[in-house]
Amino acid sequence: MTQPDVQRGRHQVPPTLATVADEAGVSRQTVSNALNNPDLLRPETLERVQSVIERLGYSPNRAARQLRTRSSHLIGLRFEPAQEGTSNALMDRFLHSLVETASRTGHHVLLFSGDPDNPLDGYDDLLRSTAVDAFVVTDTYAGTPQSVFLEERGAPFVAFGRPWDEPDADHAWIDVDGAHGARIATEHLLAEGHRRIAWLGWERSSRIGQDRRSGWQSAMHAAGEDVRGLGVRLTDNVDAARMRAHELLQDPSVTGFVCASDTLGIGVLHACADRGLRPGTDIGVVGFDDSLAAQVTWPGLTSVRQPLEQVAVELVRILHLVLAHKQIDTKGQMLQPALVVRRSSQRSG
Amino acid sequence: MTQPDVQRGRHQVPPTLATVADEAGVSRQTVSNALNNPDLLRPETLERVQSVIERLGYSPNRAARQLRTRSSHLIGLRFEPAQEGTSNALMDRFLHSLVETASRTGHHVLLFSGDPDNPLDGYDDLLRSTAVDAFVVTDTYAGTPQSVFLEERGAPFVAFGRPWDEPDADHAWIDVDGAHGARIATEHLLAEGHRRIAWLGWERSSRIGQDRRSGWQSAMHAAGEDVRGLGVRLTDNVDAARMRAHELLQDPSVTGFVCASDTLGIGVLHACADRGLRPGTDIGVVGFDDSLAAQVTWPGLTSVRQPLEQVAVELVRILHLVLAHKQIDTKGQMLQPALVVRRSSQRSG
DNA sequence: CCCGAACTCTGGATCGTTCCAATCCTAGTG
DNA sequence: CACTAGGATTGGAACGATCCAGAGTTCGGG
Repeated sequence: MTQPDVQRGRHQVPPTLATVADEAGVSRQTVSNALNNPDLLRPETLERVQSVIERLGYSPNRAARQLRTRSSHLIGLRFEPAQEGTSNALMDRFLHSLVETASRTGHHVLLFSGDPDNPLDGYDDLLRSTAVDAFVVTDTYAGTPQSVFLEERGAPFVAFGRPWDEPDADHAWIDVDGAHGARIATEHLLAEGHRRIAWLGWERSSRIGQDRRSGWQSAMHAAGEDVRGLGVRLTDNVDAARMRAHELLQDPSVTGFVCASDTLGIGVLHACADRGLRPGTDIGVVGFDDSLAAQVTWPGLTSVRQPLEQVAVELVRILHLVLAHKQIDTKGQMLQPALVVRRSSQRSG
Repeated sequence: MTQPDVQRGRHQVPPTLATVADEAGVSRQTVSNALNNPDLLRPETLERVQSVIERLGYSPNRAARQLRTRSSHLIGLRFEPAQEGTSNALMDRFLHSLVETASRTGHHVLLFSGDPDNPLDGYDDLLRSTAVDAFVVTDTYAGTPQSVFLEERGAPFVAFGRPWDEPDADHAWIDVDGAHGARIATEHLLAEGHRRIAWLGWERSSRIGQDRRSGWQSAMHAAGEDVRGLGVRLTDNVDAARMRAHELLQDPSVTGFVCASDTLGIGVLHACADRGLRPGTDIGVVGFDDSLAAQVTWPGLTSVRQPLEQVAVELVRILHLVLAHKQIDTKGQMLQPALVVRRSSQRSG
């Protein structure tokens, strides 16, 4: 590994294809082939060209390549602000996996922002200026106007999140099975001996919230438990959860809580502390998303963890199929979350 | 606001400058001027061209523009994985501010990744392929090989983080005054009546950790307090912090803790809980970075919050100066963090 | 009425790459 | 030995924008 023989200093001109061609005594096209179709060259020629490329430290100019091939190798992602006080660890972990995975095939992630009141803002511009090859659409929590828009425009994209309201949507998507997550959480508490297990979730308008809630409900039904009065809807806020947990805990038969978020789960832990109840031993609590907060809160909050790394890998895989106009094996794909068990739900701590 | 008159459907060809020129009955150059130097056109012509642009839904092809002007309007950022269990909320908040700020001047953020063992990985490639206009370098916690490398290459960049080990570095940087943060945290606890205030920080090799520690130290000295035996170095881990807090709390005169991170602060809260000490009332605790965990942990962890929005704004401002080869007003710029007071440090709760 | 300056607008060249069609070379065949 | 098939290589054109130099138009002043 020797350093490329580039000139040090300000404003150096990077070598071009023509430079390399001259230096190697071949035509521009041959250099291009050395990079894109190496098997077209005679082995000796290939090696000669490659050594010049190495020596000059040549990388093809992305703009020129993009102009000619109409492919930027960029994946657009609209980056929404994580609300303060909600678990943003999710996006962080997902984003890194995406960047990492995409880079393995020479793609980069382009972040853009848009007017929070207009979920379509930003997409159109990038599309018309052919700045990105494709989009990853992530914030499908409240309907999916972006997906509808992009589908209509014929733009390549994959959604992280199922098309809740458009059962006949025709685009590719990946999602995590929130109902399954809540189900295994509930089953875990049942296995720990809890019977009357409450649900703390979001308002009815949240599709993700409804999905998760259904998992709790089905697990309870399967166990022959009545859920009446046990399912509660509130905003994603520690103190709200704490209050509601207090109300529920007035009934001493209630000993388990499955929550739609870690924030809510932590609220329940606070209520336990207020009442001198020991989490794990007296009361079982499970949160959702496995945020930093779940990991550091005393005594450790059991939580449902989304397989974001896997989501990223699948997204990129599907994206390549879409870009190659290949048949997609399955329009939608559901991945399963896993339970990370901590002391808030273990009787035998 | 009417919808642009574009054809709906798959694989539509976006209009080009030439299309617009034909349609408006002017030359390509005139259309180009309408976009980039509108004041060169006669008002009527300008309006005519603009209406055609509007009607066709034209946006200049980024690749072509980038090729000609040698400017991609992309800012490169190497996106490091947040270690699991450490406060990654920081990056999330910062990144969003950066994307938002950059977009105001038509710039986008390009994320890339690289071999974790090689801090330079990824930069060179983007530089040689002229894929980005400039870089934002963020992870300057352990020396700044990237800055040295980029400076040597004459690449435009701004660092978030001061050049710890190179006092004569010549690049622009923005940083947050960690010493000041620790100082106001310590002063706050002193004002609450605490005298013997401990420091929980990282190992000596962490420059950021050392900087923050110095703020604690100077505030203590200014108050005439002896810090011997009160400054502790450990890894960024809840349980480690809890153990060390227990050791320190064996001395009943120790009633305050300033920590280099929220994770450590939460460890101290756990130790308090173990000993039946009431945070705020009996023991004052302050963390660092104002993560989600600080916000939701009982009883609310006072924390030092970095002005990341402001950091982003300044970074982008300086970046524009650098790109325009303008004189930079100040090589480095230090921003002040603020204390977010919660119940873990308030006696009058 | 002519001239030049200022204002508008135009057409060709160019950025660095890949596409395309043609040419050169080599070896195998009749 | 001519002829051809196929592999290896080449030069010109094109992608869609901006740069540059020059041409056409308008207008005021001598």
